[in-house]
Amino acid sequence: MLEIKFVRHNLPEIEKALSRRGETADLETFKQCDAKRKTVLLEIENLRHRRNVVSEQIAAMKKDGEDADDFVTQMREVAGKIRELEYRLSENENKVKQILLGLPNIPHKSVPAGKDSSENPVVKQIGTLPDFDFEPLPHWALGKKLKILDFETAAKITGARFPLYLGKGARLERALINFMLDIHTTKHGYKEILPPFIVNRDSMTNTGQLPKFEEDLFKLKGWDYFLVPTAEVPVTNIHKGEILNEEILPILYTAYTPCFRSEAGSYGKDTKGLIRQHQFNKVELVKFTKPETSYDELETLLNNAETILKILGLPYQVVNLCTGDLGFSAAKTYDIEIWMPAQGVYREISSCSNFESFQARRANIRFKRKGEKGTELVHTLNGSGLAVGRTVAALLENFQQADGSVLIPEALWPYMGGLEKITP
RNA sequence: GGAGAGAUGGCCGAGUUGGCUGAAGGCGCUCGCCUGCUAAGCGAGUGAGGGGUGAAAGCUCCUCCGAGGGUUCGAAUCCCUCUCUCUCCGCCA
Repeated sequence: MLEIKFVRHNLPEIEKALSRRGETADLETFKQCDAKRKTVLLEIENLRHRRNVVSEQIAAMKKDGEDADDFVTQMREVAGKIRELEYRLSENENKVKQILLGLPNIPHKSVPAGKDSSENPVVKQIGTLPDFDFEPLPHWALGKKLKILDFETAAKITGARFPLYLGKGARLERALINFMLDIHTTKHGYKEILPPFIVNRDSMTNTGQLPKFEEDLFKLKGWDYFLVPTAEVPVTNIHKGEILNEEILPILYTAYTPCFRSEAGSYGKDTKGLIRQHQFNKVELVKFTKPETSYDELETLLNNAETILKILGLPYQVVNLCTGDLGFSAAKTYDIEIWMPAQGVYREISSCSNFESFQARRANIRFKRKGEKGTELVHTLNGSGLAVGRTVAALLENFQQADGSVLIPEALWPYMGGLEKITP
C-alpha cells in the first residue's frame, strides 16, 4: 500500500507509474471520497470536542448536586449527529482504502521501462553453458528413466501439476533444502525460520497477495485461511504491528516451506515436469531493513541467492524486471534465470525484490531511531534462495551424462550420503 | 470437544459501584548532576496515529487500554460477538 498522503499529493505521478506498469485505477473516485472523508472528519472532530467538554461539565454539575438535564438533552442530539456522520465517514474511508489496496507499488527509478518479460534487460550471465555431444533429455524424461520422478502417480494421488519424488529424487530434493538453509544460515547470516504453512487473510493482505489475487491462492474450506504461496507471507508477518529497535536492523530470515499456487490462468503452460506445479518447495530469504540501506541489501540478497547456483555450478543469468513485468508489491525485482539445456531457455529460479515500505505500511512494521522521536516504516525485501524443484530440474538437465546418469555437484555429496551420481 | 481465567504503553503491572486516567507504580531508555573506575544515588524527560496553526520550537484538537458492535450526555471500566493466550479435563501425532 502507498501512503495516503503521498497518493493525495502525487496523483499525476501515480497515474504515470500505473501506466508504466500497464495498469489503471479509479483515482477520480479516490479524490472525491478522500475529500469527502476529510470534511466529514473535521465536522465529527468538532462535535466530539463539544461533547467532551460538555460531558465534563455535566460530571462537575452532578458532583455538586446541580441539575444537568438540559445539557444531557442537548448532548443526546449531538451524539445522534455524530453517529450519523461516523457512518458516512466509514463509507468513504472504506472506498478510499479499497482503492489504495488496489494500487501497485511505484517502480524504483532504476527499473527499466518495458511492456512485458520480453523487455527485461539481462544484467549478467554467469557460468558456461554445457556442451553435449548427445541430445540432452528434458528433466521429466530423465526423472522417469532414473525412476526418481513420477508425475503419473502424483496425478493419481491428487491431480495434475503435483510432484512425486521417489528414492534418490526425494533425497536430492531434501539435500538441496538442507544445503541451501545451511549456506544461508552459516555463510550469509540469516536466521532459520520454520513458519506455519497456512496463514490468515490479514497476513495475505499485508504482503499484497490479497485482496487482488485471491484466485491464485488455495483457500481452506470453512476457514478464512490460505495455504502459503511462498514463505514470504508468514515470515514477513512475523513482525506485523511491531515497533523495532534500530539496532536490530537489518533482520535476516531464511525459511523453507512448500508453496501452494492455484496457477489460475496458466492452463496449458509448462504442463510437463517440475517447472509449474501447484505444490513446490522453496527456501526463501527475507529482510527487514532501514530505508537508506534497502537497495544495498537487495544487491546482497541477490548475491546470496546467486551463491547457491555458483556453488552448484549451474549457469544462469540475472534480469532486471521492467515496469510491465514487475510484481504488484515490488518497487524493484531481479530475477535469476537458470539455464535449461533440453529446452534451450533460461527459466526463473529466483525472484529478489525490494518492496520498500509497501508491505511494511500494510503490516504496520516500524522502527525507532535511537535518540529520535517518532517511528518510521521499515523496508522489506525477499527473494528465493532458491526454488528447489526447479533447481532439481536444472541439475538433472545440466549434469546429465551420455550414459543416462546424472552427476551430483560435490557440495551436495555430504547431503546425499556420499552419493556422487544418480544412475538408472 | 468440556469447564474456567485473562488480553492495558518498549516490558512488568495498577485501575471494573462508568465521569480531569492516555492511563498510578516499577523496569528499561535518553539527557543532566554526583562519583578514583565500576556499581549505587539524585534530578528531568520518555506511547502511537491523525487534524488545525506556526518558518520552527511549540501550542491545540480528535482517536487508540486484543478486534468489532451496542448501552450512555460520558466507557479501559457495563452488555453482545469474534480472535488470541493461560489453567484443568478429554482426545491425539
